[in-house]
Amino acid sequence: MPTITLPDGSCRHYDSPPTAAQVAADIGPGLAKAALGAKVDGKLCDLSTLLDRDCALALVTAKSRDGHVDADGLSLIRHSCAHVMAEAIERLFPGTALVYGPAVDAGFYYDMAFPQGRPPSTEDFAALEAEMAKIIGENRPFTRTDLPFDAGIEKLTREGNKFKLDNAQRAHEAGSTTLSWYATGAPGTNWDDLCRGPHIPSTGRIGAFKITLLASSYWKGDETLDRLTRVYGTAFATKGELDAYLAQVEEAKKRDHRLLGKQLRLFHIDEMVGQGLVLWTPRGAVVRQELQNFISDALRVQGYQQVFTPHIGKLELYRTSGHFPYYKESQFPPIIDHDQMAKLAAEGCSCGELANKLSSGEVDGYLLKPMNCPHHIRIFASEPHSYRDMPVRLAEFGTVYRWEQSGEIGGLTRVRGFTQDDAHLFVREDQVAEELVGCLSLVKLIFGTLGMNDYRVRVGLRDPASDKYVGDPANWDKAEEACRHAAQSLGVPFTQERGEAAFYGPKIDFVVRDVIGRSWQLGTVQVDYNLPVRFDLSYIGADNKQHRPVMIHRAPFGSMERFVGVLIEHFAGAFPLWLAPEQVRVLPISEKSEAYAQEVLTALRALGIRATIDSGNERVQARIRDASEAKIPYLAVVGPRDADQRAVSVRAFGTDANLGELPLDQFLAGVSREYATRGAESVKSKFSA
RNA sequence: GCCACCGUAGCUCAGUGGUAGAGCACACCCUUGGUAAGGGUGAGGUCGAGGGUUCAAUCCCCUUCGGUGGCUCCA
Repeated sequence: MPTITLPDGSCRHYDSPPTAAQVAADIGPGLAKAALGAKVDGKLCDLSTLLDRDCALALVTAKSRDGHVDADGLSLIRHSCAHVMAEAIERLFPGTALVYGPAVDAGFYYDMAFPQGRPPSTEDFAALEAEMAKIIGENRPFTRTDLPFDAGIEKLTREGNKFKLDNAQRAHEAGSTTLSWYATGAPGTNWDDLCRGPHIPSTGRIGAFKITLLASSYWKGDETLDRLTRVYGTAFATKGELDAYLAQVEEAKKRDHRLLGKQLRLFHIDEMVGQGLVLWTPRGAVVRQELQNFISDALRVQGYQQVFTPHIGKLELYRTSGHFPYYKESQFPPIIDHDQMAKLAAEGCSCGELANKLSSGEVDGYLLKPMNCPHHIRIFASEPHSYRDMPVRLAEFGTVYRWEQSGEIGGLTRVRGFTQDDAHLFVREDQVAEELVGCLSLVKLIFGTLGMNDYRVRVGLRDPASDKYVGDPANWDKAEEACRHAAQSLGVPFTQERGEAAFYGPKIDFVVRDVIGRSWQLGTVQVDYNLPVRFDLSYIGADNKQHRPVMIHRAPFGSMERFVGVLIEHFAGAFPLWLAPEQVRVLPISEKSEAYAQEVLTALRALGIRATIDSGNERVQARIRDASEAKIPYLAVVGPRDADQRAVSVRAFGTDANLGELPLDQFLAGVSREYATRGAESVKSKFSA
């Protein structure tokens, strides 16, 4: 006699166990029609699930009651669509071995192997989609069959798919005693797939879908195992939602920093210079410089000291820090001096021998620095420190080089040479908590000023199972606790992730997404009890004894390259005045106003405004269009009328028409003020008054 | 690093086994125009690089460099 409790708190009593679908039908025909699945005591399952005991039931539809897309409903549709796609592919590509096909954030994918023939190509998408449309048109029910484990294994062995067999074994190890299949249609007759489910009631409930891209993957994500073909697709409850999604993807592509970087001439990556090595062109350099000035101002307030260090250092430095042994393969190879090179050549030393000699320390060389900390540590160690001087905060826009895998490099977000807005704080143990908070406040200042609210905070902890971490576990525990505590004090939600720590200490990362949905770590704050030990750092305490400082590594932007890349996308290339490479463009109506326009230009430049003049041959409309495409914040249009009144006609980026005329003095003061306040006060406000 | 796709003018892209085209940008001329493209003329390419097949390769094949997407990695 199950009692079913619904989300509104009401209860329904049944004499015999109903299915979730029956309960839906009892509530109303509309719900029965709309239901895609059910949540029983919070667990997502099929609509056909028998409710044989008291439970809480929520019916899942494509749209939740507030009219928004329901994440569970969407995920059911997508996972089901993955099955439909797999069936279509198996039909058109016999011999396909299916592996794993889940729903993901933006849709779904199916991993598969093609041991006997060619895998599908993008040219097959249309045919596959047509096949899928057929299956959906037939509106076949998703039917679940459970087999005892042994019988299931027998079926899989017959089918000869080692991947599915492995999936089944792992399900068994995870505790399931049965294996389930979902057929699209009648079991035994129609196509089926080993699958845990759940699924939507029938294929016809997939409102709209599209195969989006072809990629590859590794079995179980392990590069030593089989290489699989991954077909991505997406699905929605309605065609309208699919179209809106596709339009949004197209729109997002226009914000891509690689595209905008080219269009707006912000940076250049030259194959002759090297993969992943960024050339900052004059316009991009302005953006970077403004950001550096911004953070430098904040650092002075917080008592940081600026230092400069070279781009290379001796290998021994990095042996001591641990960078060279632990991360050898992700650094540029060492540099050897002439004398050593000549000596090794005379000895007939092979490359393999050289690598060994470099590792062992028998031969020393130089390394392009992978991190700034060892240099800063040597600055700290270069003089004695009293507990009264602590904390010592050394800051540098330090450029580092890392050998990123070639397939990962792209744009500004993943590069081989980048500049961190780095600093290292040497603090007393009792100062750790307060200094961490200070570091986090810098990150908050940056994100706040730039209006970047869409970030997540991740506390990266060590993975106890891994051997890549150095140092005393007790210190790790202390450091991890300090990070958790600091993250809590930030007052925003954060996640704790094992295995995300740096090799020398735990960290707090700020992660944002780019326009194609990839996540990037920007700002980072890391606690480190280890490097002070490795470098035997000390300060003199009040007790006149030597004490070990704790280090905090922090880079609120992360890297200037990656940050600017993300920032370009954040603003869609339309930087606020203080960051804009070109802040004001003066636009004389005709040659008659040229003299006055020059006067305006001179006045702007005298105030330190990055202003230009466009006295080109084109008509005003064309030149306004050019300025608009260059995303210049303000356009000062001047004609005879303005000259007479010593005014300018102001047009702001993003507004459809001109704001109107403003006396030149007011415009100059307004632009100056907007620049100085980094946008807190704007020229536009002069018009609304 | 792995898999797939791509590489033609500064940019965006057509195109062909018989050594190339458009639009924008650029230069010059005409136009002096009040808020998102005025008109004309011209210049600009070893068709990413190297090798092979062929009477002939930008096109077909191989190698290599670079780009894009995904996987793996990311101190």
